[in-house]
Amino acid sequence: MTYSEENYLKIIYHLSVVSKADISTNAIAHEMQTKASSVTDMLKKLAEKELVSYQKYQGVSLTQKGFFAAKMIVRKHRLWEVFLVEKLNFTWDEVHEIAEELEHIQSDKLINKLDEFLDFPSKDPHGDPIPDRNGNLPKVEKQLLSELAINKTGICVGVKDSSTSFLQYLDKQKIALGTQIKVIEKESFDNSLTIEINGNKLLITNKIAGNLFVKTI
Amino acid sequence: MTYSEENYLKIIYHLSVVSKADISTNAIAHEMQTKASSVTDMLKKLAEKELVSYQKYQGVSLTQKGFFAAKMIVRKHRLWEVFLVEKLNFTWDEVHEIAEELEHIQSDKLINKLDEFLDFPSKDPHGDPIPDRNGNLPKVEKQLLSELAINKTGICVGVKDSSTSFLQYLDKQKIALGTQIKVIEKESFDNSLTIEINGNKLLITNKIAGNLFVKTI
DNA sequence: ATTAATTTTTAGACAAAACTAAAAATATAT
DNA sequence: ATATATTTTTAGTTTTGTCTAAAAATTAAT
Ligand SMILES: [Mn+2]
Ligand SMILES: [Mn+2]
Ligand SMILES: [Mn+2]
Ligand SMILES: [Mn+2]
Repeated sequence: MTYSEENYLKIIYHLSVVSKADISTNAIAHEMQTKASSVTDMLKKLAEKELVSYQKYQGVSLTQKGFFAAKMIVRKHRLWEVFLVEKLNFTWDEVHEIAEELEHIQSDKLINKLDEFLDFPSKDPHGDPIPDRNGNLPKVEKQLLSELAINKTGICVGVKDSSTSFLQYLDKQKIALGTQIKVIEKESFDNSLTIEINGNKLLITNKIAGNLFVKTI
Repeated sequence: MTYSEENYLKIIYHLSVVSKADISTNAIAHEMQTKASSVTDMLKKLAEKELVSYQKYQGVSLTQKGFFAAKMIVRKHRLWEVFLVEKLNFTWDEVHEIAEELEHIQSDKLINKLDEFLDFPSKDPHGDPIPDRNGNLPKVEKQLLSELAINKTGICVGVKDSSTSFLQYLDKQKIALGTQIKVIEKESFDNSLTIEINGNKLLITNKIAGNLFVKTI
């Protein structure tokens, strides 16, 4: 598989995790930051290789084969992210771009030895689950902070958006994986929340709360 | 720079280390396992980018810029090889292929952090010197075992050929970096040698001796 | 000094992956 | 139900890196 095919496959996978229905050409084009016509070309190729099932105008879904291949790419991406943070002391906002390259390194032996070297981690630095060598994903129970009721407390377990800017915002506000967050107040006009972290109150927008995953305790 | 450009540059570098004179199109084609016409195309592109100086029919040499770029690729290749052997417990015959891919990962920060993580190694698992971040190469003093005089003893410090088959031959004969080798006899008819390792005598061909680097003590 | 052999370059073609512009299909709105 | 808007596909280019076949330059041999 080429780098490009792998990138498409991974994006179709990520879109599938959320959407349930078949994935549209435009949705893929948007994620790939490319043109719809380029996507159509690639979908034909992936269908030819039986990695996706595709019918003109009807969108695509991953085949069993494509689903497994996609999970192996995600596995590589997330294991490399763990390596970069745990062993090389990168911060969580620096690793995504580098992992985008490293995820394409071929050797299965390499990734399995890396997994062992890292002590078989179950989550990456952003709280996302790491598929094991057979493609099994640990089930992570979580909900968006924006959906947490008033007076409930959650532990931060992941981020939906892992862009540098969002992660750096969280750093600035001293929010990290494991941080306890209590919802104090919700402003119905703009859906902003007042939360409490380590005894300090903080106002956050709905956009922020909609990108933070928490687990209730 | 593309992967392909980097591969060409690295090969021109390796050929330059041995040959002194300008590098021929055919020599590059042979190393790249490609056609001379493809090499010509690429040389034009590298010349355009001022990475090599090239004149039709006269071969190429690296510019200062190309020389530095090549050394950075070699640096990455060798550091990744050290990582694979030291941290992931690969054997020295397994790492070259994987490093061929890893050497193209872009981030400077990554490679410098990797260097630090590995404790700034000066040699890779095959005894080859690792350029530092400024491109300085530790000078390794060494000679071929085939050039060692009778009754002299040398310590194995490197291999000229780092193919899997040669490295596995050395494993089988219990020859590793650091092994002491004494030349007992040279057969003038076929240039084969009788050597002594850990008290055991061993007959090796001239081809073997011509691919093993030793340092006299 | 010619001729022959070898090396290198050019010319033209091809596959992969992208693009633009236009056509076709589907979805939405009146 | 028809018109409009949106999405998706096709058709035709472009760029990168490769190839084959043929021409040109260089080197070696008589
Ligand atoms: Mn990532
Ligand atoms: Mn991640
Ligand atoms: Mn190597
Ligand atoms: Mn090496």
